[in-house]
Amino acid sequence: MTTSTTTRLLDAAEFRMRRGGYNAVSFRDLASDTNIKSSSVHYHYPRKEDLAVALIQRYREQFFEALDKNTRSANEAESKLRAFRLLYRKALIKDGALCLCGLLGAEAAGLPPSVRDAVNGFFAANIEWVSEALPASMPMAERRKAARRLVATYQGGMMLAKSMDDPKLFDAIATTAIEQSPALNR
Amino acid sequence: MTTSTTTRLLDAAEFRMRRGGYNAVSFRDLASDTNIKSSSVHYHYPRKEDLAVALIQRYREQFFEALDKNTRSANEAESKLRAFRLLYRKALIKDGALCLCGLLGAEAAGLPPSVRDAVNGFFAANIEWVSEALPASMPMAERRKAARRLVATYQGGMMLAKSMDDPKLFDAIATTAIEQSPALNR
DNA sequence: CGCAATATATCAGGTGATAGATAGGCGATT
DNA sequence: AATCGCCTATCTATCACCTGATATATTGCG
Repeated sequence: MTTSTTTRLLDAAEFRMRRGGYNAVSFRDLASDTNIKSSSVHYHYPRKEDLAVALIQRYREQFFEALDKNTRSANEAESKLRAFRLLYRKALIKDGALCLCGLLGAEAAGLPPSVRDAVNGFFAANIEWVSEALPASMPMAERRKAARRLVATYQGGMMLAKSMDDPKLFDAIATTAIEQSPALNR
Repeated sequence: MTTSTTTRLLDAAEFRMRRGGYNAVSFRDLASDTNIKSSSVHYHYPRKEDLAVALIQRYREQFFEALDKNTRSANEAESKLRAFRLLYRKALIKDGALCLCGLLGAEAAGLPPSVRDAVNGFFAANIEWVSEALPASMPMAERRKAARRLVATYQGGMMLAKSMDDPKLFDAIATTAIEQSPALNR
């Protein structure tokens, strides 16, 4: 089976952007990655921000598809949160790169508004998901607060682990974080 | 009093780099910021990575000078950690930008090794400082773990708050984080 | 003088983006 | 069945501009 050009373009863009950020991706790089010419890349994504927005959209969809799949049979908050942590872990360890939105979020001030919005949509959905996963016995305000803190810790943990080139650092940080989520210490 | 050219260069570079990252700073931008020519910038910092390393060094020194100053009369772990949190907060709120090393750490994979090393030195010093600030009654291994998690949470919290354009988000995340530092719940 | 700091001028290469040509497939018309 | 027009996807060629970096000249001060 052959992979569509847009898929190969997004694959190449994701690989590069999750390592170097928005400016580390050029139309010429993507063209040579996919064996077409840079003008053909513009045919599929006229402007660079179009490409970035499409990439973030796909990233978000794939993230939540995997998350839903891995929590289909999960009832307890603890197993849902574990699936969430393992998905972040996989992004770091298996892909060997940061979360796309973690990197773009750091660069947010210099990004086109449409890209920034897409990144923030990912974060909002993350926080929303974790809030829902926390036990209903916990007040909603408290759940949102814990959710925000969890996402912040995981994003910061990925950044630290990748920057310091020590994947175990993420586990040390993230595993502790989940144990200390107030809802789970009943 | 006049400010030295290198100081003005580092000021301009810090402003730009803390918003857009490494690639968002160009010699020509810095030249026009400081009313000199780009070749004169090269006189002070021959290569871009020289400039970045010097900038990170200064950032680190100023950070720990301020930290020492603000904890000179602090004995309790709680007040030391509060000073640490408030310094991160100031970097975000007053400067209106991310931590220089938080941004560069995210871009680490695409940076020159010397710059990456300088960034990691900042993180290592951060973790070390927090480890020392935590109560001696706590085992060192546990202190290091809590310190890593705290730094990760603050870095991630800054990124989330700045990206989502909601400074209060950092307070919500960071205040909760410090309250949950295991050592302080005695 | 001699040195530190600036300037002029230029280089090779990369950047996002656009205009216009070409090829091939596919359905509709003849 | 053959042809035509259209559409998708690619190509070639080029634009103006920005990038880090260098060689060389000039300035001004102690």
